Amino acid sequence: MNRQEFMTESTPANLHFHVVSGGARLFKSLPDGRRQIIGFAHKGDVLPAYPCTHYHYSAEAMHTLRVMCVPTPYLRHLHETSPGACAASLNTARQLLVGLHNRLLMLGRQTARERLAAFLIAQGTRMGRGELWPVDPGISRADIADFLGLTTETVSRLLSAFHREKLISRQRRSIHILDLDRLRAIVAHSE
Amino acid sequence: MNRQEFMTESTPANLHFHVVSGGARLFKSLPDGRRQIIGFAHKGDVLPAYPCTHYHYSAEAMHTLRVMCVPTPYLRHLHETSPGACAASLNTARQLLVGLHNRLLMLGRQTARERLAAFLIAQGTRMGRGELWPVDPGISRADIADFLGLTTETVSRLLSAFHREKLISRQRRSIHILDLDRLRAIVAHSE
DNA sequence: CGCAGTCTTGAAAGCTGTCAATGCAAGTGG
DNA sequence: CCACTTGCATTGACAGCTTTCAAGACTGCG
Repeated sequence: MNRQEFMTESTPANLHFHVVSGGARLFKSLPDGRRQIIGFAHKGDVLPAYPCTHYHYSAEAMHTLRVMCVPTPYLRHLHETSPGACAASLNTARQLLVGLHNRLLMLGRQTARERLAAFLIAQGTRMGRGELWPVDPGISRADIADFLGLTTETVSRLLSAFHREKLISRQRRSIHILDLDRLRAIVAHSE
Repeated sequence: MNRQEFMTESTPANLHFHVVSGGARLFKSLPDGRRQIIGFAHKGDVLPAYPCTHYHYSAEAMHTLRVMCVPTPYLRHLHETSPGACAASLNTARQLLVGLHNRLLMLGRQTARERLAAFLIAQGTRMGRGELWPVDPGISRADIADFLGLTTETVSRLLSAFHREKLISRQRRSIHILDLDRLRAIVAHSE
């Protein structure tokens, strides 16, 4: 079920999806094929919702993926009757807003080098205190590029540069952070 | 009160703001001064909210501005007790999400020409059926640039190009759309 | 082993940014 | 009323970052 698109832009939004296991890419595309990845969804995530009758982005499975479908009317009913459920949804929506604001700054004002460093940090430190995780090998260069608004070539070149500078190590497709502090410095004041 | 910053990034978020009249710029900045405008807030808007204890962006008055301040705890209480109020907030949050998704695509994948055309269309057709409005003269070239992730020089050059191509007219600082269809074509498939 | 897809690397082109000068309009003070 | 200042906007020349185009290299797999 790799690469299977289960949710398409400008299609009637009858269902909400909860990710039960696996991962999904959320993206928007331009008519000529240029693609921007909005975000990734992992186990436990609810795909960010849409106020209107149509989806506003597409989603496809990354490798394996199991989702739970919730009819939109049911969710709406739940929100209108249970303040707790609605408040919870509002909270996740707000967290998404904060993340998107940061990405706006990143895409609009940071260099390729800064963006990639920020991405590696985000991937490497996700849901861990000081733990350093490798970047999910299911995420291809093309995914990174489409997430950061770059080309795969630029991503590849920068990864090679980071490797030369001993900031990261690469084995197979997975990337490990070697020097978190220096990566942080790159993001902060464009080393 | 022009340019007065009434809300600052990483400051304790004790108050929510409703815009009563006038306009505000919402933005984030990098330590070296690079700035990205998140959006503009006009009469009736509520400044997009923050799930944590700190604001995640700054806001400043554009010309004149009157805001109504609502204590955060009060709003939280309201949301927890009134499903209607919470659902309304959730709905505006979702509309913001859709807008931000589109801007992600714009900043990550569209050219300067396409971004400016999209901006002019958005400004020129806001809250009107077929009505064409001039771009708010209170929005400077620097604002447009910081909104689109460009420089003022690029914005200026492109506006001149659009003017030469008879897509827009300029008088003082306000811009009028002359050929909406052709602008739309620029956005859609990169003319 | 060979194929297909992905990743890496190089050279060149292009778009946008940087630096710098000029123009333009409004406001200030003599 | 007229220099003079100040803040934007416009324009040009040039540099630089990223993309584009193209060729190999690597990996997984039948």
